[in-house]
Amino acid sequence: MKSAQVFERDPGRLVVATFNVNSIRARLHVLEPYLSEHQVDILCLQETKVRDDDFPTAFFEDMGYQVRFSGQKSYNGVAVASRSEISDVQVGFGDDRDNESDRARLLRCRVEDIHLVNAYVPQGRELGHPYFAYKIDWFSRLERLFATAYSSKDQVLWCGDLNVAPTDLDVYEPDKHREHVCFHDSVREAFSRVVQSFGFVDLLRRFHPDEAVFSFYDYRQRGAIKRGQGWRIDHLLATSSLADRALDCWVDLEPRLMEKPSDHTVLLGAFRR
DNA sequence: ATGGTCGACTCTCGA
Repeated sequence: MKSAQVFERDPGRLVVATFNVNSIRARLHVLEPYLSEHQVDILCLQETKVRDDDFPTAFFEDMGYQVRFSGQKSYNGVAVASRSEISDVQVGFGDDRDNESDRARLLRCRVEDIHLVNAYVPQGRELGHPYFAYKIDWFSRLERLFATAYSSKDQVLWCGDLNVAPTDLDVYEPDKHREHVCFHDSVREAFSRVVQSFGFVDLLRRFHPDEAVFSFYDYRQRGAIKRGQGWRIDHLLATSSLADRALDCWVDLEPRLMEKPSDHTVLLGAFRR
């Protein structure tokens, strides 16, 4: 027998994970054992870096998941894999400005009673760069999307690589990163406006209010993990009615997940079903 | 130290 079910899956528990994979095809050998050994009911992926025609659909189906994806050649790309049915899939913002990048960075769908918004927010490159303006604008577009397409009373889960460390606790040596595109005041404010406008609860902080918990360690930086030189830029944000069902939220630092060239690890949230 | 190293894809871009 294959080691497909070496753990006890709790049907009363819904586990959602988000993972920036930096190429899905290069990370299947890591996901295969991970999904075999952990309860992950819904998996949100970013940076799949693959065109839809080449997406490894069969891998997820063989693992017992439905999967929906939206990618482009070389860059970006998002996907949602789920053990229960995925419906109402929408790609991009659905506004009149969607381009190829937007469609490969935002995938929304419904799974059970949860409205999932899986996002790979533009990194921004550097302050003053057009990509940075695009990033700031992305948060405005998200704010409008939540206001128009959802109700804050719904069970909405906004997750993904949001490329922002919200507070000083969310990056090592914060004073060294005030001008960083993932930490500058303007980005934190843009993010915070979305969070506050829709009443999102930061799930990691709900369970670990004062702890430095990082989801990203730059693999170009030698010894970043052992020196604790990380960032918390991957997030699970839930509306209050969904947050009320949350049982736990944690980052999995299993070394296998963190092996180069993976620089993000998996962030998970568990909810009552 | 202003570096470092990957992945996808043509060699440079983006992170």
